[in-house]
Amino acid sequence: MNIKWLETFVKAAKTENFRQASEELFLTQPAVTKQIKRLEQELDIQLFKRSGKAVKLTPEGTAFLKRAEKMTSCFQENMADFNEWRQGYTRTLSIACAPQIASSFLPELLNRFVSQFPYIDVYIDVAKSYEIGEKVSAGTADLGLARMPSAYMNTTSLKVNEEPVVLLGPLLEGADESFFWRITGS
Amino acid sequence: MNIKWLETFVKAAKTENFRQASEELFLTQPAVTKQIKRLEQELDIQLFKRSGKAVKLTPEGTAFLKRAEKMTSCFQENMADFNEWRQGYTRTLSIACAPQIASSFLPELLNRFVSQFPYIDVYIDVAKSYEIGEKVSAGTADLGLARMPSAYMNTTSLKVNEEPVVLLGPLLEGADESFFWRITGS
DNA sequence: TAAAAATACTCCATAGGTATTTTAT
DNA sequence: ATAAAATACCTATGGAGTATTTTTA
Repeated sequence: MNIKWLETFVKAAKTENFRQASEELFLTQPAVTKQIKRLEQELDIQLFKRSGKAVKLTPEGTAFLKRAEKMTSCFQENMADFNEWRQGYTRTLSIACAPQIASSFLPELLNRFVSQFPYIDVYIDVAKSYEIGEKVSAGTADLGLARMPSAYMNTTSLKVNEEPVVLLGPLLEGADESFFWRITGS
Repeated sequence: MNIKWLETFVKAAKTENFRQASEELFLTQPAVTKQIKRLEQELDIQLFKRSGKAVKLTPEGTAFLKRAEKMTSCFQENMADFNEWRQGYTRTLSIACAPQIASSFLPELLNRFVSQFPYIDVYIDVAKSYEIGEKVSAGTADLGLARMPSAYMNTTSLKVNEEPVVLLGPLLEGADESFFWRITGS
């Protein structure tokens, strides 16, 4: 049983005119005739009374029309509902990201994100640090990743990572953290 | 869009096993595979995640399952409802009829009836006059046609016709109704 | 005679099957 | 090695089209 048969039947039943129905359904008249026939043989019932030129709903056809309308509208509603859900679901997330972060912290973050939300497309916009806050503020980016909080009032900043900074120097015996404090003088 | 695709999808989604679904649907496994594929391409969405041997609903598939269940059950309910209506609608009417009536009054009555109710099958049971009331009383016949009211308490009698009775005699000049009254003496 | 439905036919897509291959357990 | 899904291939049917015929208002 094909949904299209039911839709064709509903249209044909309401107009009681196959040619007109065919036009409204963007089909040819023989196509409508055949769909109705198939429906009739699948239901093993006569839906229309044919008298050569004219076509008229039988009592069974009238009774079936009620149900067919319910079925088609149920189908259409659920499909529309699903498509709506789908639009909200598969969306994209755009992240404005400073170059340093894009090449250090971001890859691992992205990795975790896509494995947790595999159906969200992520777009990365590598931008200059001072543009990040601007883009988020303007809505050009959904999120930003920078090394400093945003100055824009309509944005929120949150510390998500802290990176170690290491001192590199020549090989010295006995060098430890206290040595660092001594040489930096703080 | 075919209803069967949806029914197949629902079954496959619930089992997450195409082979098992195919058995429960009295189909082969490749048939299930193809129906799902058709559905996927018509929806332009991936309903199952295939990993060689196993098959698993995607989040979209899960979301669609809810709607597909509504659609299939809506369809099945309406079809069942229609079939129920149909059984009650196309029923038979049995008439127990006395022989004289069957050959005089009945044909014209029947003619009018079938043109007004073309979807009711009428069965005629030609019976002896004294059996008519009995049959209606017993429920063997829905209606009876006889020349006299029924004596049964659980039946109702109604005069539906009156037939003229004509006097036949040799050709006489000036014979009219007054002549009838004179010769019968009443 | 005009208008609508039905029919004949052709073409390609589809639905289902069987047999086989691929893949992950 | 097994079991499940996918694929290849084949056949019959379906569905849509164009062209034509039938029918009745």
